[in-house]
Amino acid sequence: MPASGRTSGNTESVDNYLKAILYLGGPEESRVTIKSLADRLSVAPASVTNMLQKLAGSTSPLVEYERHRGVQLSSAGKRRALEVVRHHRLLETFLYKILDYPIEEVHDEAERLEHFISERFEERIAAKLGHPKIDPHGHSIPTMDGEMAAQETMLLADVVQEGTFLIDSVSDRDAHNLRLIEACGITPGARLRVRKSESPERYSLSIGRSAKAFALSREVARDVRIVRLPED
Amino acid sequence: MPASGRTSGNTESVDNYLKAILYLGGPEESRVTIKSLADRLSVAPASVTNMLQKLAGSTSPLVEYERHRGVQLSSAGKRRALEVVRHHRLLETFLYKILDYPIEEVHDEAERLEHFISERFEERIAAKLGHPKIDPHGHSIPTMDGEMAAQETMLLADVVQEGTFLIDSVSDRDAHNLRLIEACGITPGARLRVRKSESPERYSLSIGRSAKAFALSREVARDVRIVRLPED
DNA sequence: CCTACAATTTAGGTATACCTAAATTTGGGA
DNA sequence: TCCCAAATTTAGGTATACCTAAATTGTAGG
Repeated sequence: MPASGRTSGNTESVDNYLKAILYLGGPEESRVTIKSLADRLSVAPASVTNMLQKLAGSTSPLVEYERHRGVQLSSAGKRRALEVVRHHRLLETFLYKILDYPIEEVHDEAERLEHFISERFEERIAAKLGHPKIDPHGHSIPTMDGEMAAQETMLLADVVQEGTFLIDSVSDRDAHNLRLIEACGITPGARLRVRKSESPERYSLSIGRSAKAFALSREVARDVRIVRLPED
Repeated sequence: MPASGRTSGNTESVDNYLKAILYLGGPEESRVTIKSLADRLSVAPASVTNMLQKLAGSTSPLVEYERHRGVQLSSAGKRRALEVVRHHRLLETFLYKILDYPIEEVHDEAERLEHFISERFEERIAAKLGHPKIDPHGHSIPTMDGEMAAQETMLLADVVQEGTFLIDSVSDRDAHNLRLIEACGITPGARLRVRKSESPERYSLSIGRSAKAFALSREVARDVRIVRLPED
């Protein structure tokens, strides 16, 4: 009867573990340590062990787990994790485009609602938005059947040479940083020239044709992903 | 930091108790028995007692409760209950009008999401909808400051005399009944003539100018609220 | 008035998802 | 190779929100 957004047995907490394993495993889907999960989820390592034992020990387990050797998502776990990510990114796009949210507020709202929306809700907002492929931060939205486009990108913070870059995406994890980033005009799809680094902690850069230079702290520059463009 | 939809200490479960007390207390806000709450919430009476003791025993309690004498909402409890009802009805309106949900599906989705949307979400969908006063079922939407228009209505099931009525609202609690009701063209604002009752269990009626007659079971007729119109 | 039954409360138990503190295991460097 | 420190696991405890079964209360009818 309850056409809930959650698949049977998936609580909000389980969803968050799955998302964290997906993220920390990276594109190579490597094994994830208990400690890294504990850090990311702001939870004690012992709690992580407990949860993973539970998740691995059920019929059709969501994770593959061996003592002292870390975890990986099972295919069922990966499917659910990608579904939640799809919910999150569709919600962000929806809040931004349809409900005119300020960009830095979409993440927290989406983070809460992603666990509770139904398949129908997901389908309807996707349709309303014209089945978008990327969210307002530039992150790609997994398809309904769990495919997610991966792109080769680098952190702005890791740039060592001057050059021109395409802004791929910005992190939504810190609303404060995001506000700074957007205030500079750094937004996915924009072009950006990096000038000489004045110090290891600061970057000078200019957006589009405007010659304005901005300084970003290294911490903020870690929240921007870019792709190098060939020089004209 | 978490700009959650829930006020401090209000879990989903607490919200549901408050809504149930608001509903069962009726417009007179009379005391509600443990048993009626247990029935409405599909929970054991002992669980209700426990919860009410907790709710009554906190600083700035959400309910007023005395052993063996039932419960009432405190003013803080009433405020939160009305906020949740406002969320519910705005969400229903939004799902129906903006996301084109089938009418019988809006209730379950709204019931889940009402606990989790933020003030901002509430405000944005209200604005998008032009600050509606009633939801798609004909129920009035409480204002931001907790006022709710009450109307004198009766159940279609309680009609004993033939006559013409204005359809005030339909219950959203049973999706199956709602489907039947909407299929007959019974929708808030429509006019309806009740013909003679053929049996205690059935009603013949016609909608608008069309002379079509429908039979509704008593159970379904209990889900329709009407107002008697003066005869022409 | 007093008893029977319905309503309510108490007592004790379950599952989830956290926690801390105290073992234990593991792997890398001297 | 051995040993230490970091990572992990075990053990035991918290809070929420349910449950059942058994005791108690209260009231309405005879």
